[in-house]
Amino acid sequence: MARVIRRSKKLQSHPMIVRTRVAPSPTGDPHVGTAYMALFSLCFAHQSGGQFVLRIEDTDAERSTAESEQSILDSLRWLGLDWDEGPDKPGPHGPYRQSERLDIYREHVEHLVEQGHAFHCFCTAGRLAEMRAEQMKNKQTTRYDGLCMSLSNDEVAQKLEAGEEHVIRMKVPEEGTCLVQDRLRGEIPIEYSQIDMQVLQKSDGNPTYHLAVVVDDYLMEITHIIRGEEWINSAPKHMLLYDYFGWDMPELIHMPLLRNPDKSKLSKRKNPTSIRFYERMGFLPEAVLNYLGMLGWSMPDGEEKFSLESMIEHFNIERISLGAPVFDVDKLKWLNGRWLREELDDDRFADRISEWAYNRESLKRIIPLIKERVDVFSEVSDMIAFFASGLPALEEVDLVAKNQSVDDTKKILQFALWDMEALATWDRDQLNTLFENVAVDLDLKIRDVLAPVFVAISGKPVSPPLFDSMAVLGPDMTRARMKHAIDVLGGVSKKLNKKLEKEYQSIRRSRT
RNA sequence: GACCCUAUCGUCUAGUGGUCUAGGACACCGCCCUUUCACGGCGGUAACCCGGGUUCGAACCCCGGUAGGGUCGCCA
Repeated sequence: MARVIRRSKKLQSHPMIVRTRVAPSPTGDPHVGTAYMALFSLCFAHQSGGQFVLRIEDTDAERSTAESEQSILDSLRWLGLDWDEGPDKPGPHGPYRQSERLDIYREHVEHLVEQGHAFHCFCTAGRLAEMRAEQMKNKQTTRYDGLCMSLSNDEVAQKLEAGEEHVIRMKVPEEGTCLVQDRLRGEIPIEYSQIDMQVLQKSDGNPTYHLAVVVDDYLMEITHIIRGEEWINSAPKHMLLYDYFGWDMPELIHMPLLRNPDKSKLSKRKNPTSIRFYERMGFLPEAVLNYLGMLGWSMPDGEEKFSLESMIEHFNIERISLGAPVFDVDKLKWLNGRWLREELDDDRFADRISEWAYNRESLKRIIPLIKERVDVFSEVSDMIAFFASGLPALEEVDLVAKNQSVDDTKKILQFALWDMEALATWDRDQLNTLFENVAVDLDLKIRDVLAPVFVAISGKPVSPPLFDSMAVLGPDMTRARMKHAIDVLGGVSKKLNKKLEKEYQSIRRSRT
């Protein structure tokens, strides 16, 4: 073990080539925030001839999926953010998927335990919850109290022998101040008393993010960590680990966080966050990337329209502004319009719109749904328009049936939407089952459940077969339209959301 | 609540002590172009969070307040 660490340390002493990374967790839709970090990481590395690495952080075995990983890869590539090394692009520092590096983490954790920098902890979740509640009550920082640190070696050996469930935690100094160096913010002092004895290895033997990120960034020779502001508070943990291992700390660059129009951290409840949604809406990848580039950063000459290539050329990290920007879809639309008008002649426009949706392949998915409803071709356009549209123009009266209230309708749509978010396979049969379940859950006839959904999806009370249509539209656009319909009905307030969520959870529990 | 970050038009931003009666862009409003709409052109409304310092001089530096955000998980 010690040998592994020493050898790696030598590698670092070579002349410095800038290496940055983006490290998404494959637990959901590809997020624009991931693309944002990837963009800045790529620009910074490539400007100086360095390398940009993609690493998959799938240490959460519960939530990580192969589909999500693929979707993230596809979306970043769609945007034109390609990487020099990654799970599908072997390099000298692979593998680039953390689930394939578990032995490495185990060795490193073991090393920390041997050196006395980490310890086994046998505390139960219940005890920890109690402890936190108590600390909360006393207005203290919630933090592990160090109980298991006092266990003797024999006691630990005995418990391990007995197969007791345990985690491994890092030790943190009792007092003192950690000075976090941030390239954009300067020195940030954080008291060690504020820092928790972070779990490094979970009871399933997998490392936590904090351990894996440090080990991997080091072994992959990452020189600059560009990440969101949300990580500032955990920087001391990482610095401590670098210190325990005897490694040099990479430079930290914390970017501002993208925000919803209400200024909270960008979230799918309030704003479309999936890159695929923007793709499905017909935004050009160049424009989306350009837009992300103008959030928190500007060209030296003030030009707002610029390509990735040009951004790399003119990139200057000092030009990043620290106020967290609001993701403004209106401005993105305007920018996309400029790209469309200024960069695409008629030929290229035709090419791009065919690539997007107007092609034989998409048409062939739709034809089976409309053929028997059509007598002459001239009827086709109206019938299929909604497949290529964005969000339909809706009114409350269109959505709410006579025998139902606005809140009932909201509930139907919201429950279905939550089910959709949890849906593993997106096809007509699964969707069919989904709505049957919603009808049972809410004690309604399926036709009553479906009525507002027809309108939400197609903009009209009638449409080609609903579930097939949803299958063609895909999860991103379907969910966006459901969400849009809910918003047209006045949206779900925080309070209502809480109430509905409670009801939904209890129904879900009884369902399984 | 504790800790951390941030603070220029509604929004994205320029501005790094004097050239700022604060510039550009989106959105909004008006006018022009136009059979309509859009595009385009022209014009308009609109901001340095507050209070103290430092300085001959502060949007820019320092301190305090306020506000917003983030973090406090065997998620990342």
